[in-house]
Amino acid sequence: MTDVSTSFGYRVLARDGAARRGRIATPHGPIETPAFVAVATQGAIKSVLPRAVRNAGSQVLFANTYHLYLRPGAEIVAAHGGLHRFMGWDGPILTDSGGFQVFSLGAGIEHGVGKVASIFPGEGVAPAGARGRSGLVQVDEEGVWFVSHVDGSRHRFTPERSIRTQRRLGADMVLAFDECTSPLHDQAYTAASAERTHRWAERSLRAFHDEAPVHPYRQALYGVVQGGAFEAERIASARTVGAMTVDGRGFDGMAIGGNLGDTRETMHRVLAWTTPYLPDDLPRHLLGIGDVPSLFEAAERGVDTFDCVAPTRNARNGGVLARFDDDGRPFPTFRRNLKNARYANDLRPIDRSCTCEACAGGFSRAYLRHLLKANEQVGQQLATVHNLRFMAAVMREIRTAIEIGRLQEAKEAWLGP
RNA sequence: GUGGGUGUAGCUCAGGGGUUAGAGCACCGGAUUGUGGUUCCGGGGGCCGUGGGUUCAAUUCCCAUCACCCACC
Repeated sequence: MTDVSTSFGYRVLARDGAARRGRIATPHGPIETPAFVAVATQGAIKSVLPRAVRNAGSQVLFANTYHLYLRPGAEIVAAHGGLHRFMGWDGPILTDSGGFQVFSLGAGIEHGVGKVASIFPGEGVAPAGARGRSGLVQVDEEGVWFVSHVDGSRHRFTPERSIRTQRRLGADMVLAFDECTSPLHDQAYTAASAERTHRWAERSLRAFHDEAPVHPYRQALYGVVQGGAFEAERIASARTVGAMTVDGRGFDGMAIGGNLGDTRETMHRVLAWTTPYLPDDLPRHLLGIGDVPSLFEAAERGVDTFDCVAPTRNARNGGVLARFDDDGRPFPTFRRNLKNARYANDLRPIDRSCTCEACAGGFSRAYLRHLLKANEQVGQQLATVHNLRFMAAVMREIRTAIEIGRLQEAKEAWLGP
């Protein structure tokens, strides 16, 4: 499906307020936006074959540089001709830069640790209270040191190394290397960190253009906006990364990352601060968000793609997505827990109107509950396929709503006034 | 038959002469957003095998008994 002639590009097809109905052209086919990006961290949607992922309506996948770099190593992926062939997915792929793992492995959120004093400009180590798990990550101006969760070995990531690795992995869209701050970082640290992320963005951009492509198709590079839940920092970051060029060349897309606040409302505010300052002609990706209300909220503010582990991870733990309960009343959380005892004798499908393999295939809630309780992989597979189909259906509805200028109505129909 | 060991939550086991006996898992429910095949938070649940004895007080110490396990004849 690789189309060498297709250059990366983004086009707005319709608008509804700030919302965009667009199309991203990639060497591995188009992405109709707004779109949900399913997460395949280690080069696989856990428990589901690529064909089933495709059948569930997924257009594009998200893989992790950190994980694939550690195992099996970028060279092995490159030897296959890149991630697409390696994992048997011929559609578009986006890779994370590895920056987030710095956050989640070493400088992650540990709630209840207490107040964090700003140590900036002291370089080196994240604030003590903000260190997660075992504090195995050190950040400095050049990059980060981290310890492998696989075998304990020590590794160095820099913008240049991240880009080189992502060149080898060969995703259609790759991310600049960034530092992701947590809610425990105060404004001073967050601001200084964002500025460093900007310097890393510039180095990522330079490395991306300096380094010869490993695979015979054009990859796209997204810059990452940081700034935590602080308005001034978000605006500054959006402006800086959006306008950034090296030798006249800028980013192909914008990603919004980092700490988006403690609540959904805060996140929506952060988006409202950010998207107006992003270049209109570039696609915007929102990192790590995928709950149903946020899909509408983000689309409404001009976000084009989102990735989130929740639909697939929750599926494996029994949380299947649904809009209405059996009495036709909306689920506030858009989710039912199939492991609940109430489904033990429930012979109905998850959702009568759903066309996914689990629902249309005649599999009952009781059967799925049994499989999930017994840890059978088929249960995880069916639940995952259902959730992917659900996400695809919501996104299709959002796209259609934007096309006809009725996103607000669609949003209210889903979320209430 | 003899000797030894073990009986505590659904399971595997801690514990200990003195208010309402614990853990892990399981079960029930809830959270969990750039996935370390998750993680976290709550909840229900016990004649501490049975009978007797010692003691102010026994699930705890003693005796008997039953069940199971191991070894030996």
